[in-house]
Amino acid sequence: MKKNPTILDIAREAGVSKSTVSRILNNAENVSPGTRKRVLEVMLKHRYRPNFFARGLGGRRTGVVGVVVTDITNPFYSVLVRGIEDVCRVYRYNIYLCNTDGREEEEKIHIDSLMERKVDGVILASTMLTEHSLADLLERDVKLVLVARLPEDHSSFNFVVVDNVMGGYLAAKHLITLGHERIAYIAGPWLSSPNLDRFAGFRRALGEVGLGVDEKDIVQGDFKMESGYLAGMKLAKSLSSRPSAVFAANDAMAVGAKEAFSELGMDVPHDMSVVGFDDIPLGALRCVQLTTVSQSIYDQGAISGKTLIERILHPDKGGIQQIVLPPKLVVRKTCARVPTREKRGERSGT
Amino acid sequence: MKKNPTILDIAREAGVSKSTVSRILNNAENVSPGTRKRVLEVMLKHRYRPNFFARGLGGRRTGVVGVVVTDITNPFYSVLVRGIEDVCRVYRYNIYLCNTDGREEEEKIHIDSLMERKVDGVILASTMLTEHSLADLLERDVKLVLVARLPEDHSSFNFVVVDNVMGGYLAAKHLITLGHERIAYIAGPWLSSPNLDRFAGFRRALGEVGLGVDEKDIVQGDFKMESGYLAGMKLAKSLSSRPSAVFAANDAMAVGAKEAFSELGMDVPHDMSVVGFDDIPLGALRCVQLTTVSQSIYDQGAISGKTLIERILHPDKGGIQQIVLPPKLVVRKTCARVPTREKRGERSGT
DNA sequence: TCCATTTATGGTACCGCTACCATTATAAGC
DNA sequence: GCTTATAATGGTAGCGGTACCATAAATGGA
Repeated sequence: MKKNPTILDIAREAGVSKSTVSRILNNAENVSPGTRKRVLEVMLKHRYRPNFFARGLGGRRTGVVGVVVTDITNPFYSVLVRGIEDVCRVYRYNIYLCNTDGREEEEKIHIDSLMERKVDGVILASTMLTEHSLADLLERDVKLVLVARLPEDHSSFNFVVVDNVMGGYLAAKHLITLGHERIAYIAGPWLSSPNLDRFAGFRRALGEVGLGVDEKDIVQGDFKMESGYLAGMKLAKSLSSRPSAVFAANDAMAVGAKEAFSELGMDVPHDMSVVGFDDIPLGALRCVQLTTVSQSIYDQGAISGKTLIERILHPDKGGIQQIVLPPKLVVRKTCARVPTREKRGERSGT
Repeated sequence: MKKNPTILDIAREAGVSKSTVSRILNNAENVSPGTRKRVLEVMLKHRYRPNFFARGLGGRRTGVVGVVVTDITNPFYSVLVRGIEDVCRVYRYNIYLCNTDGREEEEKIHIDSLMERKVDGVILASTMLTEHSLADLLERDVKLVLVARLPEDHSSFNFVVVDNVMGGYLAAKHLITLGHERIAYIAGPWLSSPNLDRFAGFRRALGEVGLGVDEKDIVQGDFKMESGYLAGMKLAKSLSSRPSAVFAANDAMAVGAKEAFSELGMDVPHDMSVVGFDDIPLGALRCVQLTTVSQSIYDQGAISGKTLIERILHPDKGGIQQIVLPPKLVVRKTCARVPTREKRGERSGT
């Protein structure tokens, strides 16, 4: 028989009609066991696979979802995508991968392309879109799950995030417990909800013990390692008086900062404590040992994948799904008890 | 008009036939400029996008390629995929991403799924398949490009690889120049062509100066960091007499080994020199500074993507494309000149 | 036994697009 | 002016499935 048998070829060889074969493909009832067995055998014999496009043409599910991330090269997203892929596999779903580099324009182009390819749903990690653009998407009846970053008004979307406020709080609390009173913050872009929330939690913890954050101790970064390095340099070089600890809005920047400190001959943690956020694999490296706030990235991927596909498979079952995961403090070796007042005095005059 | 206009809707509104609209979609000639403009305007007005499935049903190109990697979480593959994705974007191609975890069975399942979805081509990174299974694929007229790892007989496939033999040679040469005479090798799986070739080059360089590799100095790993750590431990603990340098078949293992050495109080590079292979971002970290052999992973991705799509777009133009990229030694800070004979004598008795 | 109901199957009209052929309008050649 | 290319368009049959209706056979209750 020809290389790519069609449903008609199978039907003919099994001596039934296309309809019957179609029924078997879709495990409909009302097919006698004998017929089913016979047809199945013919299918197996010819390695028959129904044509994906012919199926999709009917306007039904395609078994494909789109995954839009900032940059797969970033370990945060690669772990996330891995989580998504793993659950997709069990549902026999495929994923289209798209990188945006954080550019809204790219994101829109990719989404258009995904729509054109009639994906059943889309997972948007760290979306740059406003709730307005997103709502637009929903109207074109694509299932949608947001991960890691939310638009301002996210009340009507499915999402999976960590409790960033809680995470920031945990980080600050840890440093406070170690006696730190002046803690710097290496920020991500202020448009980004994770940055905003982490800072809010951080500030709250400080506020609870009567501390505050001086504006001088907030250094702007962009979530990338290099910006953390630069921020670390800046912080370290304010020699007359500097903080004894720093909380970075993510691990990449925390590692960058730590490198800056080491390079300047400072000892982490004794001269400067560092806390990050994310718990990327790199932080666990024996030469890094970063104390950080873990947000189980893989789980977020897996959960968002599962949420999306369940929503696709059972569109009417259940309303909006909004999942907020608890963060967890992971204590490694970049934080130390603050030096006694005298010792600190010798060094920084604070 | 309805949410998803069809070619017929556009045709009607523009006062032409489906055929004419179809011609314009496929930029065929034989359409008068006036008509073309009018139809284009109607399309734009309704944000018309031709239905992907209806198009694919005709048995033509789908604009999708499959990318099969071992594990996207591994920085080698995420950089590779990024390279692929970037060129796909300019061709307006989408990619399906698949992870196999290096399991042949998974790889086959994924490939079947890709075939079913009628991808125009497939990029197989580090394939576990034999030339036999691969040839099978070619017969189903899928365009194929292999990256990073080749089956034994690869004469009939398109591929993009680095010159691994040359890379191994470069690494060894560097160590030899620094005076090392006993160099250990942390191996990847012996079924893997990169491992085999790197070892071959390594051995050749040693042979050229009359040196050899003792079997005791070859430690088995699996390309993952943990196995490198274990290997490093094993190497370091042969206290009576140990090599002065180690070449690891990839960076992940090199970093793992380095960590083991540091943990045991050895000083890298002065007690032990380490060279890796790949040049993953992690190696550039200030606290790692791994001397390694760079194989421009991103470029490999970009080149393999371009090769694949060009092959799809112009199937008859040109034969098999086999690209072997030159590796480059990247000297950072994990190698030192070998201690003088007396000093080494104190330590290891060699 | 007969009619109603259920169960198993066949027939066919789409889904939205492209390929190919048919048709017309226009230009060119003599 | 009439024939013959050439350009611009329309008409329609698939591509390989699914959905829905029709039919035939089997079952069952009165």
